[in-house]
Amino acid sequence: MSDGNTDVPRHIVSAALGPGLPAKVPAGEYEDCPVTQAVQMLGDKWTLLIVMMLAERPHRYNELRRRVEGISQRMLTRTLRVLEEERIVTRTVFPTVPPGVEYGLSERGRELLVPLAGLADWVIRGRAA
Amino acid sequence: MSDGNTDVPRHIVSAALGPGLPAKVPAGEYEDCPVTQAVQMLGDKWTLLIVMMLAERPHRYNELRRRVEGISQRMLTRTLRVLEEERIVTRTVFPTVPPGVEYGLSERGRELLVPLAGLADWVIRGRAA
DNA sequence: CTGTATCCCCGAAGATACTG
DNA sequence: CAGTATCTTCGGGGATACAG
Repeated sequence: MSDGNTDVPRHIVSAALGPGLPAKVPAGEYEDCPVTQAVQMLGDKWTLLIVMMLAERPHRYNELRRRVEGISQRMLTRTLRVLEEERIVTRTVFPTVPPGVEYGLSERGRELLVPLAGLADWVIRGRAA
Repeated sequence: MSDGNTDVPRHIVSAALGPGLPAKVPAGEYEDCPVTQAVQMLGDKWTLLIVMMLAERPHRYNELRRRVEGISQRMLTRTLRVLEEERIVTRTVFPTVPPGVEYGLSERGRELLVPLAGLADWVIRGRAA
């Protein structure tokens, strides 16, 4: 691993990297684990797909809406907001009229593609059975 | 990536590795993407925690039940069954009386820890803000 | 000890209508 | 165009009882 255990408390990741989990895992502590939060964010219904589309190129709001078949306006907005809060996507407003909004991957978002590709690799290797 | 695009159809991963997604993503095709399925499996309420516990050492059924605070019998069994079907965990029955069952990570399961550690690394780097 | 079977609840996600 | 507001629906997950 790049730089040994930073101060990530007693989180899930510790089992993969270091000493381990407590004898009894309090529900709250587990839910606070940032790795848990990451996979749960990526594991919801639309997040990964949207990240991958933005990995291709930036998209306008309605462009995403048309391309992601079946997503509701509500969920598209909500998903983008979460990704924005996590600093994975950037939101750029063009002060035209009517206004245009472009979503794209941030640097942190592009870095996310690396572990994601690692996961994809694991999936592909697993297909051999 | 290790060996170029295998025959993974037009799946999500393609955006990270190669040419890209269709102009309009049919909902069904997206749900069939194995990477999507992987993150969605890991992103449910208990899976990651259980994988991490089994990464430490094998556990008996009730041992897990006690250690994973708040999990219901139903969900523990269900989670383990899915992981077993995915060949991530192994299930070993000891024909004692009463019977004992031990769960552990398979080879494929241990390989999963690598991309997971990569994800953890990304999370840790992201804390710098 | 290691489960399966039922029933129930609540929150995530969809549908629809409206707005700057 | 890019959203917000409200209502509804659906299924993931909890509780409980029972079984091999």
